[in-house]
Amino acid sequence: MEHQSDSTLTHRFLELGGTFTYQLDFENMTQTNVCHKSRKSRTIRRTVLDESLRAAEVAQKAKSTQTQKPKVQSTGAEKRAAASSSESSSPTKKVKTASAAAAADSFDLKDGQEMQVPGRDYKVKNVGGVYSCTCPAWRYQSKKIDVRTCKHIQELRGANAEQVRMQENNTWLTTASSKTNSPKKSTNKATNTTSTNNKSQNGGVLFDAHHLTLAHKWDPSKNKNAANYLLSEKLDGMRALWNGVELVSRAGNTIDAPDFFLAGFPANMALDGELFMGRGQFQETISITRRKNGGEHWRQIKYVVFDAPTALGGFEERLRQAKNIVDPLAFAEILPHTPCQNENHLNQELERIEKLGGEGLMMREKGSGYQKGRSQKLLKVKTFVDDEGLVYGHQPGTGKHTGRMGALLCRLRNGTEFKVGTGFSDQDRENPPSIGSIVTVKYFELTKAGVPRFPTFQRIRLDVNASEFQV
DNA sequence: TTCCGATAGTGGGGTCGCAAT
DNA sequence: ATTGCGACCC
DNA sequence: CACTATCGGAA
Repeated sequence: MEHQSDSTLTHRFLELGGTFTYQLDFENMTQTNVCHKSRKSRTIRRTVLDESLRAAEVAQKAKSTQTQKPKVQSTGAEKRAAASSSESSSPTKKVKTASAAAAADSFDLKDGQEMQVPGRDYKVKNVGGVYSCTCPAWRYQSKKIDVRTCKHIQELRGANAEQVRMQENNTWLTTASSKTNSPKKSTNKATNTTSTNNKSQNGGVLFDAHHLTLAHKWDPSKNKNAANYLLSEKLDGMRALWNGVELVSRAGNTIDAPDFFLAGFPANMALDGELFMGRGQFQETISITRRKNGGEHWRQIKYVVFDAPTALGGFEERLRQAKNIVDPLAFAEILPHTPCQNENHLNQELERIEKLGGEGLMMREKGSGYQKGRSQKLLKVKTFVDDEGLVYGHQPGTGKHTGRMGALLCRLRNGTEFKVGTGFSDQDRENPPSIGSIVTVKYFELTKAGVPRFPTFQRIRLDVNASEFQV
């Protein structure tokens, strides 16, 4: 980084109502905007300052020369262009820096790219750094897909690169990945996109967020015995894993909780739970927990723990161990569970929770061991509502839905506009409900703005008159 | 033979943070 | 200061 | 978050 110390530059822009000026500070990487009308100013942090702006006040257009980190180059502006052409530079993700480097000496597939194996009827594919092959040798390995390889992938990427990849994808449970430098716990930042952390550099990290338990839906028609489960309230907040070092989201991103909130959190036990403010306060919860610096707002949040992924034993035993650790903590508690007697009891409890404004119930199979991924050992029960929408437009689809309908533009009876983009078969999308027709839509609840949350298409409704709907 | 489970890839509302306007 | 957009939360 | 399409293995 060659620094220049004539570090500010003033630009002037004209807008409809007036003028404002901004100053770029290349040393502190900040931009200060000054509004001439209100004479107020605001300084914001910048991650990238375009050097071409420094030159003069000519450039309204130049901005494509970001040269910050060598590897990553998509700047969001050109990412859109790349997205439409369906390949070219890596769309998002930019995971796996080490394996990318290791593979640099041989040919590699871009994210999403697929390739025919020369001379064989197999195809090798890269999806987000996970390589697969259609050959039997790859397919019949009884391992997770991200730690499988085969001779075709090795021929393509090089045996060495494959070995590195296997090792990386396993490091969270083996001991040291013998990388190089120190992990530097909470300064991980990951300011750009997704979960690149703690695979190749886990300092004290006990558990990876990608291995969290996920729930299926409770389906009464499947004839399962409700009495095999423990019931708990489904909390509408933000899922959070305590990995021994920090709180991370389901996608593995750091959650920026203040120190006072995390005081006493254990270094030797991973915890799984929900950041929760109270019933009906999902949006407020997200607002605080997703902030870079929520500060004192976090005093309204509780970490409600419902599992301990690294503890040994069945569910009740794991929760018992977690209780010993969590009880003394100021901002954490254990989620209560009660044995389910039968299906009647389940429905009764669901109704009770819903009357209180709760989201629904979770059902945990008694005595179940920890299981990563979706599993029938954990079920969710929620009640949805049906309503009608007047179709006033079609939104075109993208990707595999290019050329057909992507979402319906609808209005509720009170005129609230919303979109429905799921629940359609591919066939439905080819010939979608016409404009002016009325459709039945299922959704969970209305948001604070009165808009359906989780809307899904059910069917076309013929016996309702459009005159019921406001413009 | 049918069914189940795991993946990949569409889509929604809402929030923050960033960068350009 | 306002706006639009991408990346994530559900 | 909800959902569809697909495929291999279980039932």
